[in-house]
Amino acid sequence: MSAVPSRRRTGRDQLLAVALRLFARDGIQATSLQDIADEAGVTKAGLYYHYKTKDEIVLDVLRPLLDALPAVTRRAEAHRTRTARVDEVLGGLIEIALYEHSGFAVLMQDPYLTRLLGQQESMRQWWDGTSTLILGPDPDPQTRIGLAMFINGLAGAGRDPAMTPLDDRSRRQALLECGRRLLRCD
Amino acid sequence: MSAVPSRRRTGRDQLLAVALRLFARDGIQATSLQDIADEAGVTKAGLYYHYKTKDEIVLDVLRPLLDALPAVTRRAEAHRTRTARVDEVLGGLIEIALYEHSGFAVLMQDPYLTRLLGQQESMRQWWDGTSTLILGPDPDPQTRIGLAMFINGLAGAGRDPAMTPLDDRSRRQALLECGRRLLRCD
DNA sequence: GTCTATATTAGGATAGAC
DNA sequence: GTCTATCCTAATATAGAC
Repeated sequence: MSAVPSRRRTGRDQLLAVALRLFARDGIQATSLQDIADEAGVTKAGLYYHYKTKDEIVLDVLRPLLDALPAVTRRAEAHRTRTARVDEVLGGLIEIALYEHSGFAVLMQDPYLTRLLGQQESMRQWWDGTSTLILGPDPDPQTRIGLAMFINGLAGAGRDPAMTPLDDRSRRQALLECGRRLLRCD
Repeated sequence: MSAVPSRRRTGRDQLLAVALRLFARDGIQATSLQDIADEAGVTKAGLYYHYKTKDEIVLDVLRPLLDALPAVTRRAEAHRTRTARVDEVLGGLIEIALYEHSGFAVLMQDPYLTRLLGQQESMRQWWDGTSTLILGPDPDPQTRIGLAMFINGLAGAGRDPAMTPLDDRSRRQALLECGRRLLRCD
């Protein structure tokens, strides 16, 4: 294991943080390499030392998210009861939506990314598997739609003004309650 | 009242239909005037006879939506009981999400539009008023977040595969049920 | 690892013919 | 009302110096 001295925000790490902020604020397509370079205090050419293309930056920015989602599902698969699996998935998704909410919103909603990932179908497959895991093989439409509303609403609800007065624990609790109501697990 | 002979898809109407489809599929920013012109079978310059700028096209595409949302709120204001107002708002939003779901998704989620409208704050004001109308002046956080999840989830749920097997009436019913659960009106 | 300078392409927008 | 031709700008990307 190599040493990680002082965890300085340098090189790629800093670029990724800047890029994510701009992607979340303006959308990926509207964020130019110039914008990222300016904000990071380097030149456009400087970016190309680290990344060959813009898409490479985009995918690297969202790498933590793209890894975290399947991890949630794997943890849920370990449970034996449906209730436990549902709680694991809802809790895991909420955790991600709250703590990486910029990335989660980009991942769920940005049209640029939808196209980029759509080519590899990985997201859709993950979601199919996860849905089946918590809904069962032949779910009733109402519950399926409730789940769709939850996952789609999570990104938006996570950054809603209604969240501001709440502390972390209350936020998790409120979102979990939404999920349970939609899935009729209350 | 002028005659509307044969309702031909011509001129602006056809351009708007094409533009909306591309905006919904690829995002506004990723849709160039060239793309719209190609798909509509005209040249880029042809677009400029009808519209001076791209933003003008964008706003005209979404005009029906931007008019429909305040109309829902006005109808809801006419009711005296909270329950009736909630049903009017939920029903109205669902109607829009189902029958203009491309436009609704663009309106709710496209970063380009968020910026364009953000400058005039009109959407935020409409939503503030509508929230207050159905939640009351001092709502509890859980219900506020439930409403946020509903409005944000509606766009995504409206085009989810889970909708496919259902007819129109069942779709409306399922989405209404989601809203009622989130707002605890069941 | 970051810079200056530049190639190349695409996008928004305009002028003026038909 | 639509076309051809063109302008200008900005965006992705590369070459090569420091």
